Amino acid sequence: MARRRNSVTIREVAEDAGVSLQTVSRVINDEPNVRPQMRDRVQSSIDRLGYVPSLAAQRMSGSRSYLILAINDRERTLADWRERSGTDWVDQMLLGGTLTCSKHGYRMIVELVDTHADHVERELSATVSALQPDGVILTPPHSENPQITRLLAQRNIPFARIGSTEDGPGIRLTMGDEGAAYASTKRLIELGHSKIAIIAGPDQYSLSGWRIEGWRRALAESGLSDEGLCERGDFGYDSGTKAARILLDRHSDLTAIIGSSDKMTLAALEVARDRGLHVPRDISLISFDNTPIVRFSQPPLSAVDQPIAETVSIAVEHLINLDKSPPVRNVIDVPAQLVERSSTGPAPASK
Amino acid sequence: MARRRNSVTIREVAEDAGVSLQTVSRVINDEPNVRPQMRDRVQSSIDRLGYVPSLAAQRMSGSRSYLILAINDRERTLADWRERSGTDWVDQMLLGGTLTCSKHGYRMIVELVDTHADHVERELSATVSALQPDGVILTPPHSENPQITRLLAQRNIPFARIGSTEDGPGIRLTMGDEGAAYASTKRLIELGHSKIAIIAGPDQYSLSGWRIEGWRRALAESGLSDEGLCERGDFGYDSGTKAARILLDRHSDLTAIIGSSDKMTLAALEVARDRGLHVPRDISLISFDNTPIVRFSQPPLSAVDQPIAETVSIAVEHLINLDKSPPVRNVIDVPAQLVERSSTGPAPASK
DNA sequence: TTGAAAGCGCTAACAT
DNA sequence: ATGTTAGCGCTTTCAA
Repeated sequence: MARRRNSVTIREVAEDAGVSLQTVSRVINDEPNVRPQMRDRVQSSIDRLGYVPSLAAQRMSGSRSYLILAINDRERTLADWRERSGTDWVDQMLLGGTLTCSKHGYRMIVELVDTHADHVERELSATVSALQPDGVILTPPHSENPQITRLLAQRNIPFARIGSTEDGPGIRLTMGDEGAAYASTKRLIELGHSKIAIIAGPDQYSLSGWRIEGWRRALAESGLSDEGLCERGDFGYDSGTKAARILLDRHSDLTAIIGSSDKMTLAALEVARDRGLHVPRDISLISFDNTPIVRFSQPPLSAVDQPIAETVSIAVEHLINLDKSPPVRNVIDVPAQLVERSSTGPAPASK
Repeated sequence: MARRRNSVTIREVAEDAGVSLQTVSRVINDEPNVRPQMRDRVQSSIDRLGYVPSLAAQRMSGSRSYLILAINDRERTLADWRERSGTDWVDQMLLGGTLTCSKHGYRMIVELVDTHADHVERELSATVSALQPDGVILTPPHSENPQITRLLAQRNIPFARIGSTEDGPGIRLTMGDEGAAYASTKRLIELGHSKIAIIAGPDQYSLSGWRIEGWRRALAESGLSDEGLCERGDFGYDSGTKAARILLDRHSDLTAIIGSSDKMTLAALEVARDRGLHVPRDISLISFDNTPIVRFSQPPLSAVDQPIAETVSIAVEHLINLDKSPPVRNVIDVPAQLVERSSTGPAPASK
C-alpha cells in the first residue's frame, strides 16, 4: 500500500518560506497579525508549491469542516430519479449550492434521509457525526420535522429550513408561494376569468396552504367566490387527474385551473383534452414548479418558476456567514416568477 | 463560540466498554483478532452511545477518506442546469453513485472542472489536495484528458474513465454505444428501412465514433450503403437542425435518422415536421440519451437509454474494492437498451 | 507580530 | 487477542 506522500503539507510550506507553521496558517485563514511582507513571502511559497490545506486536517484541529449538507427526502428523490420524469429539484439545489459553496471554499454534500419516523434520528445523527457539517439545508418535508430540527439544534449545527415559516431554530426561507399564487390568480382575473380553481398540494406541506391563501386573497379582492374550487392532490399525476375531473364535473363554467405541481397540471391538461376542451381557448392552466417537461407539452404550460437555485444559494450564504453577521430572525421570502407560455388566454366569451 | 463537544468519540466508547481504543477501532473496521464476545460488548457500547466515527479523523490517521469524487465538465453542466431543459445526467450519476457509496460507508461529492487547458491541473490538484478522495470518476470529455489522467495517476489516486477505451491507467467503462447503434440500425432495417442516416456527435467524443461504427456495421451486414448518410453535430439543438436539413436535402429517399443526442433528434423531428414529413409514417427517428423530454415530444421518441446510473454504480464499486480484487484491465461495457416509442415504424412502401 | 506546544479523533505499527 | 505508542496535518492556546 503506497504511502500518502502525495500532497504538499503546511510544514513544507513553512520550511520553504522559512517561517513557523503558525504563520502559514494565519496566511491561509486570512488572519490578522501578519506583516504584508511576510504574507507575500508565505503566499508565494504556497503558490509555488501548489499547497492546498487538507479539509480533514482543518476539521480535526479547527472548528470548521467546510462542508454543507443538503438533505432531501429519500423516497421522493429516488422515485424522481428512477422515473426520469424531469424533476430537476436536486440539480437546481446543486446549481445554487455548489457554486455558492465553492465561492467560500466549502463543499456541498447531498444526502437522502427517510422521513419515516423511526429511522430519522439515527440516520441523521450518523450522517452528522460522520461529516460534522458546518451547516445543513433542510427541504420539505424535513424542514418541519421536529425530530430533525431538534436534533440539529441540540447539536448546535446551524441549519436552514426551506419551505417553512414555523417558529423555532434555523433560518427560514420560502419560495414566494403565497405571492406567486396571488399573482397568477390576479393574472387570470385580468384575462377575464371569474371561475378559477386550484388543485392544491397535500396539507403536510405548508406551502400547499400558502398557495391556497394567495389564490383566495386574489379572488376575494375581486369579489369572486372560492366555493368548491379547491381540491387537494399529492403533487403526483394521478391525483391531478382525479382533482381535475372533480372540479370539471362540479363546475361546468370553470375556465381556469391553477395546479400546485407540474405533474398535476399536466394531468389536468390531459383531462381537459379528454373532454374536448381546448387549452387555452376553453380553459386556461397555470402550473407550479416549472420543471423542464412543461415546456414540451402541447401547449407548453404557463408556470410559476420555483427559484430553487437562488433560495439554496441564499441559504448557503447565511449558513456560512452566520458568525460574521447578525442572526436572521425573519422569514426570507425569495419571490417566484410566473412564466407565461401558451396555456393561458382570455376567458371564453360565452361562459 | 460553542465547543464542538457534541459527537461521541472512540475514547468514550472504549471507556464505556472497558477496552482500548484499538479494540474499538478493530470492531468498527471489521478487522480480525477480536473475540466474538468482545466484539459484541464493544458493538453494544457503540449502539448505545450512537457512536459513528468522524470521517475527518479516519482520513487523518488511516489511508482512506471515504470520499469518491465525481467530476463533470463545468461549462456544459452549468449550461444544462441553467437551461433547465431536462438533462438528467448528474441526477443519474447521483442515483448510481450515492446509493452504491452509502452501501460501503462512502460519500460521493460532485465537482465541476473546466476542461479548459490552463486551469485543469491547478483546479483538479486543489480539489484532490483538499478532499483527498479515495477514487475519482471521470466523465467525457475529462475521461480522455491526458492532463487529468496523468495527474491522478501520479498522485496514485484510483480513477474510472467513463466513455473512454484508450489505453492508460484507470478503469475504463463504456455505455454500450457501438452495440446500441448497431441494434438500433438493425431494428430499422428490420422495419424495412434501407436509407438510414445518422447525426453523429462531435469527434472530440470517442463515443461519437463508436456509434458511427455500430451503425455502419449494421448497414454493411445488410449490404446497405452509408454514403453521404453521416453528418456531425455538437449534441446541441441547432447543430441537429442543420444536420437534418443537409441529410434531407441530399437524400430525397431518406426514411430513417438516428440522432446521437436527444436535442439533435428533437431538432430533426422539427425539421421533418417543417417539411411536411410525418413521423413515423414518412420517416422514423431514433434518439440517444433518453432524457425526460423525449417522452413528451409529439410523437414520443424511440431512444437508446444511457445506463448512467448503472455505469457509475459499477465504477464506484470497483474503485472502492480496488485493493480487494484483482485489477480491472479490460473495458467494462455496460449495455444500453433501445426504448421503442412512437417515432419508429415501418418504412413507407413507396420509397 | 511571531513562534512553540498541545491536541483534535482516529489508525498503523509495534508490543505483549 | 488485546493494548500501547506515535503521528496524520492542521488550529488553538499560550508564550515571547
